[in-house]
Amino acid sequence: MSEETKSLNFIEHIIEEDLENGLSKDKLRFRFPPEPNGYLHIGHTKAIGISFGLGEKYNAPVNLRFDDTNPAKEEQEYVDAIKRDIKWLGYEWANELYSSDYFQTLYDWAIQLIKDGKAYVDSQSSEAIAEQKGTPTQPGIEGPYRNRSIEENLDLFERMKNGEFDEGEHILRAKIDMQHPNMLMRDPLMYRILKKHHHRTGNDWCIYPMYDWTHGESDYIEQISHSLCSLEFKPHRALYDWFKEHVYGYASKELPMLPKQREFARLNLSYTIMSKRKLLKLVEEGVVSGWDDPRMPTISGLRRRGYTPNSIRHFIERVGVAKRENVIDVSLLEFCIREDLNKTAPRVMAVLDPVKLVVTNYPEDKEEWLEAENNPEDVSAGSRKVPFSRELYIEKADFKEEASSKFFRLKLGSEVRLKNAYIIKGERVIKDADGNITEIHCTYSTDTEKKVKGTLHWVSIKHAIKAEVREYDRLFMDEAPDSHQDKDYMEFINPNSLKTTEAYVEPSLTNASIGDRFQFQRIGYFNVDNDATPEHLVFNKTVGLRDSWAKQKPKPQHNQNKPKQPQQQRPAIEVIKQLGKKYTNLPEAKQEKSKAEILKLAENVSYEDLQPLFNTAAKKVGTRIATMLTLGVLLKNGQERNGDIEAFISKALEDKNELLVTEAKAI
RNA sequence: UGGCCUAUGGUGUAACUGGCAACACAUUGGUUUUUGGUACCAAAGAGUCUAGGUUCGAUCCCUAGUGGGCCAACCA
Repeated sequence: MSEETKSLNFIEHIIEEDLENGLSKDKLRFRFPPEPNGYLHIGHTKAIGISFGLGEKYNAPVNLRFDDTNPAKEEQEYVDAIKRDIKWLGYEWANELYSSDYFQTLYDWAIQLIKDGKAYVDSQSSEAIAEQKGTPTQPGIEGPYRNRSIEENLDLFERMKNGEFDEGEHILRAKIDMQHPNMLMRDPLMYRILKKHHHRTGNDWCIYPMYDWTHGESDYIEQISHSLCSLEFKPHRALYDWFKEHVYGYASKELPMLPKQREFARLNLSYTIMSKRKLLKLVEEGVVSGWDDPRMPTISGLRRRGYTPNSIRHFIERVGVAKRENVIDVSLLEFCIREDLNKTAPRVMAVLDPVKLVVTNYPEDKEEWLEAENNPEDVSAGSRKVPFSRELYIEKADFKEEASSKFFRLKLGSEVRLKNAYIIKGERVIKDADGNITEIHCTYSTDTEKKVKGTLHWVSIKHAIKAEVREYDRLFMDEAPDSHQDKDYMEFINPNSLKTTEAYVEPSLTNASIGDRFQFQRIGYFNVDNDATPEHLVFNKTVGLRDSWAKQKPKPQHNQNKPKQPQQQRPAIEVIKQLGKKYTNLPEAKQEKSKAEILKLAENVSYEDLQPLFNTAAKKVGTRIATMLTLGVLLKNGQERNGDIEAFISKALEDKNELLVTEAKAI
């Protein structure tokens, strides 16, 4: 047992506490309950990671349950895709289950609820029902059918089930409290009539249970101990518990465990969106090529992009679990995939943006096959041979006729190493009529022991194979594209998120097959795309290498148009208080800055805002100074002196703190 | 008649339930290097939204305020 007690997240704390309070460890059971109405994305991975992770940690079963209660939206295709994605992530579920498996049980329990006077058939239009529900700030009112007799309810409900009514004619509602402050408790719907074909139950049913009536009861039937979901379901918990407790009365013997719902904050990733609906729009409008487009945050997209299951699982671990809204920086995801691929991806050489390099002192008909290490991080990966000849390609960006000493690459008159080969010296360039460089001439030396600053990758023109390379940039140019109330996320689409180039890669790649991952040395990690054929290789750029050289160059990229706009609009007085609190701890220069800021903010402060601060505790000098400064501005702007003000000032004048005294005197 | 959740460096998560705020990413230096990668070392960056209270002591407990989020689908 390791003494390294990793700190627990709040859910693990809850479980540990339950265990201490007598819950038997073998009663632990979790579930992941997707609705099969779309593809899984990186956001779901968090939920998957939490529940399946807990299963692994406590050696407890985790069910995969498809929440398939809305036949209008759900399809077998999605079921298959979801299973494939979860498997790919490397998780194993204990049971594959469907909410639709419980339709009969749910129906029987609903009848019991009706018999207990806890549910009734409502026959109004959905508009009328919505109307009566009230609003968050206004209580609802009871509808005319609320007190139907049990017999009538039973009869109607059975006829609903038998298909005697059309969609919308009747619904079944729980009878709770139309005045409840939580709107979900205002007689929520339990069943609606839906004459649709269900992907599993076919036409067996024409009434379908709603989420709230299904979900908790499914948890209960499966004897889930901890039902974990995202924060937006928090308000549902009261209802979850209400249903659960009633049903418990009907089945407590066979089903003794009452599940607990707990909620965590969902994952948000910068520069992307997580909503299934919005992702669907990207697919439908052709912004991307499909759900598995490598730019999509879907699991299938990430897989195609070259992400490994491991990297995604590590990412989820690092993201943590809590209850506050969060936006995770994509750089963390990128770190995770680099970390993984660095250890596992074979290195190869590929030139994406070529310029011809002629080694003038190398014989024209000569070729050599040089030894190249496959992975410096993994000696067991061995080595391969790469062909060298007189005419090569190197990257355009790796040559400049002249450059400062900070440029470690090839320039005229100085030396550089060709990876796995010789040291060369730039001699002269050949240009076309427009002044573009068409050839670089150099000479080589066989002394490879020499110390040179730079090392370049290259390919032999004669031996290189052509390949299509797809480079991706973020899909959106805004950090949080769907969080603007005034702008649609579609406005932030990056028009240059895909760049396709024709590249030259070393011949060892001839046999690369779909899904293989490589590091193109000095460039990044790439994998072979599904579109590749033996004749036509296609690579996706998974992620670039870290590039501390690129950072040195001025890069008019995304960072520029980042005016820190979401700067919170806190009231001036709040900001002043915060500045004040820290004031006395600051060095003088910062204090001046802080003071100037307070004085500026003070213009927007009213006397009513400021007055309560006169009572600030004596020991909170900083706040009193800030108050004093603000008061000064107010007085200057015509605020009349009164008893409170005078008292505050004279108390300050007697203070031990010189700063405070100074400011008080200034008034 | 509104209810509920939430607030810790740029980002995210911790702080063993009250004892000088830590870890990761990002940032900036440096060392090593046949990848301007990796690895390693170092630095900077929050005094925990505000006010009041309890306490010898508060990120943690209490009260109030402020900011942010969720809730009014016959969706899940």
